[in-house]
Amino acid sequence: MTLQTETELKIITSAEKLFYQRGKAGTSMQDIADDAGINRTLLNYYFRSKDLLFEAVFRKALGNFIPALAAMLHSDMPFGVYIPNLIHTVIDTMLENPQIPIFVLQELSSDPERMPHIIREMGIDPDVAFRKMEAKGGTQAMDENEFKQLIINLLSLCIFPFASRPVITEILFKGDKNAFIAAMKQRREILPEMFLKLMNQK
Amino acid sequence: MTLQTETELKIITSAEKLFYQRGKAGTSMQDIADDAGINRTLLNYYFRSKDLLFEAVFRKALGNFIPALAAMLHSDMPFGVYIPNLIHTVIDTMLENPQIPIFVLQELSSDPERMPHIIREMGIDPDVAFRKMEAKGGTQAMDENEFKQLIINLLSLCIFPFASRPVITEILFKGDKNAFIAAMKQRREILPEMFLKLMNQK
DNA sequence: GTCTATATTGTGATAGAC
DNA sequence: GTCTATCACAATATAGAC
Repeated sequence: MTLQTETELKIITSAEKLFYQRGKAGTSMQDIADDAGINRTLLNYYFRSKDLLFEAVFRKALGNFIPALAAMLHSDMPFGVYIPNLIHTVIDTMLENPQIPIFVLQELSSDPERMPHIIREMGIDPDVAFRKMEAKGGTQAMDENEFKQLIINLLSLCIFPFASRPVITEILFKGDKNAFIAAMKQRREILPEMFLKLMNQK
Repeated sequence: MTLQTETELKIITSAEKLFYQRGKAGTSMQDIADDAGINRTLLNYYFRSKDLLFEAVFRKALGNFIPALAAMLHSDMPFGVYIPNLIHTVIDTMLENPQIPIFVLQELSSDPERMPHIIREMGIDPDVAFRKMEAKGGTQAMDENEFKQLIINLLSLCIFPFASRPVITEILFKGDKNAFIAAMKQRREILPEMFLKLMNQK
């Protein structure tokens, strides 16, 4: 990233806030300018087009959890260590920006062709990941299907609560947002052990 | 629902397809008319406004999984029976319409104020749910927090794989959509037992 | 770098002919 | 019920003054 002027920063901040909440199509350049308290044409001056501004926000959002995912898949650390670490990392990230999962998933759903490019750019290699897993033989021998279901379980348990935050907060916590956050912090501590048990029981 | 003419049905079908994929803001009335192969003004004739058309689609989508959720929370059946049943129901619903979770969650994120109304209309009562749970004492005694984390786990494990379908398909299955579906069908059979073990291990 | 003015296209919605 | 014509307005984007 290059150095950013103050105005540029204000734009990105407002753009993130609004794109995260309402998506690309649901946010106008005027909305962003108003939120940032600047003239609308400045957005074009700094980012040339809405597409490019969105791209900047989208990539920054991806950067928040694709690296963690890649790290998990390619890691050399033993299970018992890196899975708890990963869970903590992911949940901490989500606590800071709970809106990212829905945002990213919705935008990918609108434009599914992007996914292959993204994977390639982010440098994730599922084959490498599986070989690491085999090499370590974390628990008992584990076949490819089991491994994949396990990854799916891990991501689901960490990310979905945040993606479904509005529903969970309302149904389970009667709309109390702080109760939701408290539950997620508790979850951060409970999940690692729970997940390891899940792996070992087979 | 009242009787629907053929045109009305074509509209709803196209509207669902496009709203599910691109969201409300990302879909224009023209898009829907084109997809349905009819004149744009007919949408206004049948549904009066975009808001009302969207509302029809949104409520139908909600109707697909809120009842299952309510059934789980209020059920009198013993755990060992209704949890596997619920998992099968939810996953079967998701297999038919994998786009619904992101769609609903994104639209709720754009307009968070809707959630309380929806809960009320759908007649879900978390207190009743918890009392049922206590009464059955499914396994060991379980406090309120544990119960809530359990519900979160259940929903996460069933729904998130579909919400993150584009990512999962690409990373774990190299873009092979059939492999993804096969994995979800396998998941349908594996999850109940896995989940019950998870509950009992405490 | 920041503003005003303007060009161009798209959007939701309705009136009125058939 | 379906079409054409038309409305008012919002959107992105750029040219050009300061």
